[in-house]
Amino acid sequence: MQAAPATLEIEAESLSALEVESIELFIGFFKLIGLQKSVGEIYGLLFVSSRALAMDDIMTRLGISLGAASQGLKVLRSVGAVKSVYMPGDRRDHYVADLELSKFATAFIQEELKPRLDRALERIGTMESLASGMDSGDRATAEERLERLKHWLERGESMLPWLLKFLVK
Amino acid sequence: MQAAPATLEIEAESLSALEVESIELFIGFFKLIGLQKSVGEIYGLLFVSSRALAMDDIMTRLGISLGAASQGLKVLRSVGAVKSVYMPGDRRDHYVADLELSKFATAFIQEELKPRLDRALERIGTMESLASGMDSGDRATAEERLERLKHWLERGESMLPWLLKFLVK
DNA sequence: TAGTCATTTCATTTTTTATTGAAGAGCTTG
DNA sequence: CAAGCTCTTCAATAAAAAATGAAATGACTA
Repeated sequence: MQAAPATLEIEAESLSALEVESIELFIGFFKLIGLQKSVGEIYGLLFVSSRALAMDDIMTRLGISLGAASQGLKVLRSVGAVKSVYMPGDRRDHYVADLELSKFATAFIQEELKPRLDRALERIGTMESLASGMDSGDRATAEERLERLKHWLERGESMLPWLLKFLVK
Repeated sequence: MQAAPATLEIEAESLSALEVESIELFIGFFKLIGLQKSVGEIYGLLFVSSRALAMDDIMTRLGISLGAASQGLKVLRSVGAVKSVYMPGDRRDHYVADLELSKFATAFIQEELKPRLDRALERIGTMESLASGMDSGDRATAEERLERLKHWLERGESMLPWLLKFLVK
């Protein structure tokens, strides 16, 4: 008994092998930096498209909902990964992939990594005062470890500008 | 009408303010590299503990289940973030935090980032052959973009050894 | 300005991921 | 070698995250 083709497969038939590879590649990368599947799908599709696509093209080709397409494009616009281009005689927005790939890494570093390092360093300040009220054995342990953690975080933080420069160049 | 204290709060009372800060700090970092909350909790607790803790200490203090504690410790052992120490007269394993913080970053780079870059570069090979069978307009677009992506990924890959050295030193 | 079309928003549903705890395997000890 | 601990595993459950689509919004046009 052969199962009827799943919806997913039907949809996928309208995608070329190249598009499927591209979509899978970007889903993987985007997940890594904390972005969801549908965002990766959209970018993957646009990346190998030589034409600008409207939102309903994207919905149809990928088989995703209106809401997912709208929100995915919102995220991609917000990190500068897509831009909309004007198409004469068509009311709809049309999107193309921005090929400046370093933008993703940059956005991740500045919006995820940097704030988290800053927050952690703040927290260490708090922890240092908490530790100073403990009795000597525990205090010594805590202070030594906090010092170590702080040192390591500062080192990480100091690397970020270099990393950004390397990626953008 | 005052609500009765939630279980979480009861548990949390057995944690010092320092422990809470440490736990929150590490939950945040571990999430960033794709590890789950309970893993961060356990490491955070051990990080500020001057004594080695047994698994049931960990369960009790954090208010997590047997399974979560066992699995969390398994992950932490696998990345070398904790080690067990021998406690005379006690059958149970006792754990201490490994303070070599660079291990986390190293594990992330080698187990998440590097394989994903390798996989992506492989995929680009596939995509290049797929593109070569297209007609000229689309082919030119695809080839140019693939070249660009490849270049960027190779650049990223070339940075990893340097990054590792910087973090470990 | 009424009607149509494109897009956004968000309450609901679905899917995915993490947690729980009972069952059981492996040690240790009396 | 039986009874008791400690720890692991995994099927079931709970929690979190993402996707859906109907309704609201805004924008153009006839």
